[in-house]
Amino acid sequence: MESSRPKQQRVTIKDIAAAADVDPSTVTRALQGSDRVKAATRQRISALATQMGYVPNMAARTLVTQRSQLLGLVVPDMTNPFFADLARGVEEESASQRLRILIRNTDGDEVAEREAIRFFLELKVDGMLVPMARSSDAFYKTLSDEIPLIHINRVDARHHVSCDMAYGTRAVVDHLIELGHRRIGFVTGPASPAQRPKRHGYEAALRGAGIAIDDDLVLHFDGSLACVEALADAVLRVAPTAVFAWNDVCAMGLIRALRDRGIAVPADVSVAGHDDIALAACYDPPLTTVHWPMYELGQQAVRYLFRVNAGEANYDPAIPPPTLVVRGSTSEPPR
Amino acid sequence: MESSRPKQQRVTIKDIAAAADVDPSTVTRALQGSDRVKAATRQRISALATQMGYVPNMAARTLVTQRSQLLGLVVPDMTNPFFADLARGVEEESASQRLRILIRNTDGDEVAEREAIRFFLELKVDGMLVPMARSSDAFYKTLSDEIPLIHINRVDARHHVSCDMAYGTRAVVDHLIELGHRRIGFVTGPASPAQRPKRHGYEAALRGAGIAIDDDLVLHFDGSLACVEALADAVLRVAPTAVFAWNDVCAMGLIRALRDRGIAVPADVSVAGHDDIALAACYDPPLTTVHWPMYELGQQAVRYLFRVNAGEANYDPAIPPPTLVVRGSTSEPPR
DNA sequence: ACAGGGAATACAAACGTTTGTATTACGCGT
DNA sequence: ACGCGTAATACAAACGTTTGTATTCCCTGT
Repeated sequence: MESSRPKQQRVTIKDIAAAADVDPSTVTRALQGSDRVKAATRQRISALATQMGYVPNMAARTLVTQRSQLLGLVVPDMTNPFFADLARGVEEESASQRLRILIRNTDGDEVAEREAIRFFLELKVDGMLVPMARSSDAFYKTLSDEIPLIHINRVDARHHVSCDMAYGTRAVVDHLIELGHRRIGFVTGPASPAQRPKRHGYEAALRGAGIAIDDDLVLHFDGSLACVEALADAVLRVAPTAVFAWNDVCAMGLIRALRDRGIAVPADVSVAGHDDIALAACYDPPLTTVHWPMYELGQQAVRYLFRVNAGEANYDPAIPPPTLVVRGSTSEPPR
Repeated sequence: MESSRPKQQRVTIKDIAAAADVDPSTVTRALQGSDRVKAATRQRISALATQMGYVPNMAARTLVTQRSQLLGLVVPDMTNPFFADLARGVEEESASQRLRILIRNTDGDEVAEREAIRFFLELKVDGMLVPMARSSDAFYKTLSDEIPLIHINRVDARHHVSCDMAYGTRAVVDHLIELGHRRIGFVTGPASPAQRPKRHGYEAALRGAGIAIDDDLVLHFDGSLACVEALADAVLRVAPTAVFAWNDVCAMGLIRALRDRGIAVPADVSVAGHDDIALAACYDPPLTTVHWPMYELGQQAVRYLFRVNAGEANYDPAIPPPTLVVRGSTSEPPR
């Protein structure tokens, strides 16, 4: 009668040492390829290790080396492909340094963000990457005394890697203005310090074209698709000829909700998105949006982290600016 | 001149012990609320702990307790909201057990899947959840001797939680048949043991309606959106009146690619998806798809894991079947 | 034959917790 | 005053690695 409970005891370095009739320290050195152990012994030991199914115990290693070989990445929204690109950049860049990354989702919640960070702290990660952080400056200020922490797109932080958000936003709004729009709605996302530059870009574009800023045209999106109904109603009420949505998902939802209300996009209202997720090109109409260099941001953030860990005080990575992608969801305003 | 390098040394239990003038063991017990330490001392110590900013060292704890309080979740595709639902179910169910979950992405790659599992093994997770596993039975057989491992939707595995995939697939194809379709295409995804039941459901539905199975109608999707162009060409060539796509993202891409080729959905060809992601309802046309009880699957998988850990041999969780969601992307065939 | 010098390996301490056992201190009954 | 019981705390070992230092062994040159 076999128990369904797996056995607890795993093979340790000591077991290998016993089997090879050497000291545990020799086993470690052999396994890490140190030339302090004879080539023959090294081979014998690694053969034994794989044969016995040895799996190193990270807990023990972390405890003694004081390094976990782990990198923590705090992601606001896992489902957003936007962050998947970031993660890929991070992953590929850190793979070369034999680092493994840990991803934690916050769903845009500040409490979850802090919990994620505490979790990483307990796990003794070697560094953390926090894109679009929600929490206060003060919180992060004390934190970065304790652990290398790189912000992504949070320009006021001590260490950060950012691309020029305002630039991307401005490019979209300029594009809309160029098409002839004057009443341009702006949909903000969940409150976060990261959204400020976005709004600045919007306002700068309007100012640049001599258009007065009308607070009624600033709408809100809470991050959930259910919210698009209210958003569509708001658009009906305020009647802009174009809307710059918080992100692509928001834009798609909004377009659908508008269509349900008999408003065609872009014929009646132009809608632009943000992020350029893969599906944006597949939508009907294909979304005009802003493409962000997320992969590069992830990559550079990891490089920055290494610089900080190496004791370099400053590192100013070159990040390409976001680019405007014009597709079918924007056109000249109806007259 | 301040160094930008954070200090390494963190406050440990010993520091607190020194500050409180007690033994380290008393500190641990105080912190875990043991009544072996006087209430007054307990308070004094926890006050000191928060004041000194104590963060427990998981590595040390894991080492001695032999439990990491970690749960590993291996996800084939992070960007698929389908798995986000799963993760949420897992997360909420395990939160009650003071367990934290670790999510690792494989991008549907078998090598990445094994690497993810090895990573979890090194981290000494208390259990693993593997939805739609790619790797061989043999691999998992040996693995489940070493660690509690629950499969999700892999019915041949030792421990698994699954919902009836064939049922969902069959429901869609039955729906198409009912609409009058006879030439129904089927798009398979990346090779995986998990896709077998899906195909069975497709074939069962055809057989049930007395329609011959035509292998030409079975198309392939490799998981990337770039692939939809080839897919659309294949559809043009084979000329089915309806297509059951691998998942919603695939369906959306296919619909767009068909539209580019002058084929209207559903007027010329009906397209059904799979997964019912949030955007499916926002697409134009809104997608007919299959909704899976992913949240429940996640929940039940965690419960199952606890049963296994408690030594129970068998647990047969009740999972609601997938449900057909009829929207606008399917209609009667053109005549 | 013997010192000297590497090469190869063994020894031992340490990392920060947890936990079983031992010790101390104190109040109580007699 | 003395032992006893118990509440509170201290002691010490252990978890699996890593790493600086010590030891052994063998080879070489004289």
